[in-house]
Amino acid sequence: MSHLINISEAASLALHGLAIVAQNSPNKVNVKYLAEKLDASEAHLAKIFQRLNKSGIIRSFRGPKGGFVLNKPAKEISFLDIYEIVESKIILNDCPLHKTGCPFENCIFGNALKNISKNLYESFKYIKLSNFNE
Amino acid sequence: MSHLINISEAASLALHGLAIVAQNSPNKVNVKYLAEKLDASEAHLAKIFQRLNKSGIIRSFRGPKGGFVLNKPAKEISFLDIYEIVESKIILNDCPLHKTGCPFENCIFGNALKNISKNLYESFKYIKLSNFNE
DNA sequence: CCTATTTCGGTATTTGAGCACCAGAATAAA
DNA sequence: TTTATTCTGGTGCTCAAATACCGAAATAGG
Repeated sequence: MSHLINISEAASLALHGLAIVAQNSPNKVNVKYLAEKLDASEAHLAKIFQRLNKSGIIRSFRGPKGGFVLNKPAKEISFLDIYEIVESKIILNDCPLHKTGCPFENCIFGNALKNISKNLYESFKYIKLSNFNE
Repeated sequence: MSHLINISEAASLALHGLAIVAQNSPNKVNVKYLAEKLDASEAHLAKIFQRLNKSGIIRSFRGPKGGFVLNKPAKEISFLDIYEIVESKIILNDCPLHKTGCPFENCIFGNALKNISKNLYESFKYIKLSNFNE
């Protein structure tokens, strides 16, 4: 039982959480609220938002009435940006045996995987936080 | 550090291993030979080929001069077939929060993920064992 | 038969991601 | 200045997937 595309729950929570932050702009949104809305663990969300904060995509405020706000317009934040922050670095797929040494001169994968994952990469660029309306 | 597309080393070894089997047809190919060619663990390859055998895609022969042969033409074996055997079942990606409950009526993902992974699925169908030439 | 070879299949181990916990630091409000 | 609230960041746990191990079963060849 496997998904074709690698999207961790963390990446998904980051995206949805940020969508909520965008929605509530310019008010701050705190982890507790996000956890309720997303039916997720506070601890886990807190960790994810720490990373997002460090990346500069959001700003954080401690203390009572604290929380998070976007640090740039929602139109300028893509799923690719978020994905890259949460999953550290994106690698376009190639023949998975290339490191250990694919035995074939003309690998059966050809450029198929590279092309496909390049498409995927471009698609992720087009999903923006501002796509969301409710 | 994350790959966009989920391809385990097992799936990759299965594909490359089968390509070697196809190449040597109609002779049998054993695990030891495959392990050398692919610079991989015998134990791991053995397990993978057990699964492939059970699925009917190959036939196995025990004992001296034993090994594996394809059980159908290379043209009729796609990467999708192999992937599904090794990874058990493919799930097309959708909003990863749909199970626990995406909070948005119009999910930010829309049908994007579903469409993208459907494309991926179709692409995997077109990579056949017979694509390989050397 | 007997032996060497090879797959079979159950089980054990490893590893890494996902997730949780908790004490500490910052800050708003009274 | 005190208290309650909220993020911070280090560490520790958990669990499933990936991988390894090993004795058993099959069989080809002599």
